[in-house]
Amino acid sequence: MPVTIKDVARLAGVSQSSVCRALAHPDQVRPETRERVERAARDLDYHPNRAARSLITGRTGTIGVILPDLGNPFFPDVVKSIQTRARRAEHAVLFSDTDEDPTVEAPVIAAMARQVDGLLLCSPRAADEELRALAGRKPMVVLNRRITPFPSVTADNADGMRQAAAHLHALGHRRVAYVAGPRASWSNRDRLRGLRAATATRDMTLIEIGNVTPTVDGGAAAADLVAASPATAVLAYNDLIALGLRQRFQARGIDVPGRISIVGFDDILVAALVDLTTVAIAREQIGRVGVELLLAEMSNKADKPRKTTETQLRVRASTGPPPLV
Amino acid sequence: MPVTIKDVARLAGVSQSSVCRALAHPDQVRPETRERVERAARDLDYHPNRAARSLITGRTGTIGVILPDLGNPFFPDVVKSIQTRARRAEHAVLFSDTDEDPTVEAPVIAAMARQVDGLLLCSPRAADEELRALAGRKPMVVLNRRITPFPSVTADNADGMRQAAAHLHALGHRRVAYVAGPRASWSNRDRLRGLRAATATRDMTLIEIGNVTPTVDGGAAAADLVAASPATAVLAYNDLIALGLRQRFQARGIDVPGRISIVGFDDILVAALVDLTTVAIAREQIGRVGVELLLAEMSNKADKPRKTTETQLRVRASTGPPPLV
DNA sequence: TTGAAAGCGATACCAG
DNA sequence: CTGGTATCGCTTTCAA
Repeated sequence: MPVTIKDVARLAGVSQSSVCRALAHPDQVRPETRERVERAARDLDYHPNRAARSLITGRTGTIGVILPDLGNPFFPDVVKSIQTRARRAEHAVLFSDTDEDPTVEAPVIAAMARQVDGLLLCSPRAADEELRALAGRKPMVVLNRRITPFPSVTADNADGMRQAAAHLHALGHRRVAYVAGPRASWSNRDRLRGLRAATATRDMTLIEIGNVTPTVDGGAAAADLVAASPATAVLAYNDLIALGLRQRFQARGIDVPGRISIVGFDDILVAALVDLTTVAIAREQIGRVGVELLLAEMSNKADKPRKTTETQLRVRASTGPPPLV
Repeated sequence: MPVTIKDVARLAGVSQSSVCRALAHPDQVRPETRERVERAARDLDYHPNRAARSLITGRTGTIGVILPDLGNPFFPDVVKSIQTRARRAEHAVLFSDTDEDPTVEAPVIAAMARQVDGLLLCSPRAADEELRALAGRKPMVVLNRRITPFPSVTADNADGMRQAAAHLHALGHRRVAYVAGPRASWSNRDRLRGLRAATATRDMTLIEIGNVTPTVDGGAAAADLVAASPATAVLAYNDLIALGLRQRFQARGIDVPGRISIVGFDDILVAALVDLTTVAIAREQIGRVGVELLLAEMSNKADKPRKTTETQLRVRASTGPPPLV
């Protein structure tokens, strides 16, 4: 049987109330009392029962994270930084994966909302209305997507695409393809939008291919379409797709970057290993800032302006020989 | 204000007790009552308050996962399968990362133990005694390490190393190096033990190098030592180290696999992409089986034999040209 | 089969 | 500054 507040009270020779105060509001009790209580608590290795506390305070000390696929190397880094930041704020992290299935998202969010103080939605795939319908119950912050009325943390995708297009343009490319990721992905739409603008202002032709799943297989599946197009370079929604393209090109004996250049997005670990040109996203920053916005949401009861943060990107270019266009 | 059991009772025209029974033990109430309660609950969108329930039942419906580094691609797959299996059992998953720091493990475990029904320790780095001191409070299952008295799920590392050694032997290698991972890693010790046995019976010379961190940087740091040794092949504790070796060899112009062959361990996604020979581990299986053992631990109150499961491995060979030894 | 009532453990209000 | 006490929402005896 675990130690309860009563045990501490008895040992310290004070009332429950005083124990509670001494531990929660140390400045509201006489130093001597506080000392006695602290000693007793330490001696008994007392830890307040979280369920009992939650029952009355209505808070759990836990935040929830929901994301489409932990198997996508993009997400573990985000989750890791979320957990690190949350621990500093003395919050535990509940985690749930939706397997890229937009239909399970809302129920999963609703279920988790009942056992946390706040939610972090990473790249949610559900429809806008569905997510909005969930607003209000618990503080929520959305990562990698902008959707009112939620605070959000996103990457400046348009600028990333602008940099990527400029990079390819400088290398002489004038016809580029874009292999789109999940239709339900806001980032995908945002990147495409940015890329359209960037190519338009540079007199580059954009060939749009997809949508495919944001995986190596998805990329491999799109490779033949890309090869059959007049594009001399291809930008992928993310690195996994880029790697799939590369894999299939190699299998077909299509020279990369000789015949076609590839640019990925995210800068996951493996991108550097295989010397893939990619647009680097500050994943740790997204997670950390997300937690910070969420903590702010959770503390301020009064409605205050929803903050939205946008992180910066940069192209990390391959170190290999430039393509011969 | 959320809906409580009282609201349901009022609407259904029965007592709290009956609501509780109708929902928890449907067979203990008259069908008609049950129907009425269920309707009322549905109409009001009633969901029992978890804190209140926990307070009395002592259970939280949550399991905890603790691991050294989510940034190591090995772990996300394990966590994902844990979460998937846990959801089927209607359990939420709390997650915590220890950053490969053995000293924070025990406190983190102790803290998490207070808010979950059971714990899954993935590749814990803490000392045996430290972990044993934590036994008993809550059901715990250890993954990737064997340590009494905990049930555990491990991979058959010795057999994996036997296969790898046989593979290299068949290719003509007689002097092989092993780049060791974290000293605190049980898997590292187990693999080394297996490799020693496998090389000894084959008249192969084993050169032991390390320990290094299980990362690309760790591998890169060990590469020069390997190159300076008489080894014609090198086995790494894991794929990240193997990739670091490969990267550094390439930078130095050392031909792989011409001058030296590399074999990794884990078969993370990127291994296939860069055509690395590696020993494949069934990560999803480890996570899934781990949850199943834990659920068993959590349900059986009586002490029963601790189960230990060992998963099988297989070499996934590179598809490239064989090395010229 | 059902209802009344006693807690589970901590918090917070209200007197003293 | 301290102690008594109601309360949070649910589960579970115990009678009826």
